[in-house]
Amino acid sequence: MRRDSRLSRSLHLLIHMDRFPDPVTSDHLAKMVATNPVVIRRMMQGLKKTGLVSSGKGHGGGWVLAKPLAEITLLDVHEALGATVVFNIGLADDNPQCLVERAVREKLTQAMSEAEGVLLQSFASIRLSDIASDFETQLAALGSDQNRLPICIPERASKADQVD
Amino acid sequence: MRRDSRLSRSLHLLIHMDRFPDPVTSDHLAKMVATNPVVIRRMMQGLKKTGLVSSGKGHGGGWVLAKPLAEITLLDVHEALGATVVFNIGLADDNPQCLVERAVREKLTQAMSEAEGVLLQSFASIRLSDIASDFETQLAALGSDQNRLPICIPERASKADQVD
DNA sequence: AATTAGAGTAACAAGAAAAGTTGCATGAAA
DNA sequence: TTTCATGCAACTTTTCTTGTTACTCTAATT
Ligand code: FES
Ligand code: FES
Repeated sequence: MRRDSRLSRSLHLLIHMDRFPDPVTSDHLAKMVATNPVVIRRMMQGLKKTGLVSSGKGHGGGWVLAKPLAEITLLDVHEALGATVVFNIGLADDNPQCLVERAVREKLTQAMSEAEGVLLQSFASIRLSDIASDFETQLAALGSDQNRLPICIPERASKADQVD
Repeated sequence: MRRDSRLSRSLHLLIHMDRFPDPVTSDHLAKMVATNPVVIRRMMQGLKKTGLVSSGKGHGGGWVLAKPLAEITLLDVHEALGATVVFNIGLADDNPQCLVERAVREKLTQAMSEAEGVLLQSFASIRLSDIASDFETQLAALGSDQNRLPICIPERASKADQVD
């Protein structure tokens, strides 16, 4: 089965975006995660509708966070992506009138929605800033080896004043 | 993504099998859930290895439960099926060296394994006999309309004495 | 005004995983 | 020895995500 990796991918990008002073183009984001710019735009549509990011067209355009990382939870992103089904376990519909099948579906649905509740509650309790600070911690721990890491650096930042 | 419906399907069939006095052939099981006998055999292989069912070849062969329903939990079946991944949410591996991606993966993994734990614990607490009795309850509630339902009846049972 | 850089979008191609299908080998009962 | 069944391997179909192409629309730069 091919798992939907948009959540993980968009979290990664949103956190990077926070460190960019200027709007980041779909092209740039696409290169960061080795994919196609259209995939990025598609993924971002939901986030835009929910007001997590905003986009600018034309020259100098691109994507920017519409909120600080501390005000975005994993749940926000999950839902903005159009949260499909969380589980890889499906309920067969082989014989809809069969009471046995129905009883099975009921029990499974119950167990799965309980677990889904736990997951979503976790998601709600984690802010993107939490992940960002995990990242900062790891980064700091590396000390002087930092520059050996492929941390994606703002493209257009070089034109601007290097702020601190 | 196409969700794995083997759990739901095998639960359904196992519970039915319990009501059959004789071994049930893959062909029969396949018809019950509108699929191909090979799909049934494939699904049953895992259950057989774990000792939940056993199979007989040749004339008069087929599948029988190797344990009473009360001694089989959803978790047993889930694991016997070769329990792939429970979630439909994937961890992107777009830039394995990126510490941001790594931090994202870590948090997601953590949240997901917590929820998976809850699910598996539910599974462990539900025995197939629990589902079977739900079914019996529903059936009884229908009263005299029972015979209008498409409850799959043992094929070869007609040859045997009608037990009670 | 012309050029360039960007998002927005639809339509299509590729990839992957589950499910379904076919064909044949093997074993057991009748 | 014939018939009925599982066991298995190889292939096809289906369905969903991802990737790609081609084009339109918009805004800044020149
Ligand atoms: S994508 Fe995370 S460092 Fe470049
Ligand atoms: S398959 Fe459940 S009643 Fe026939």
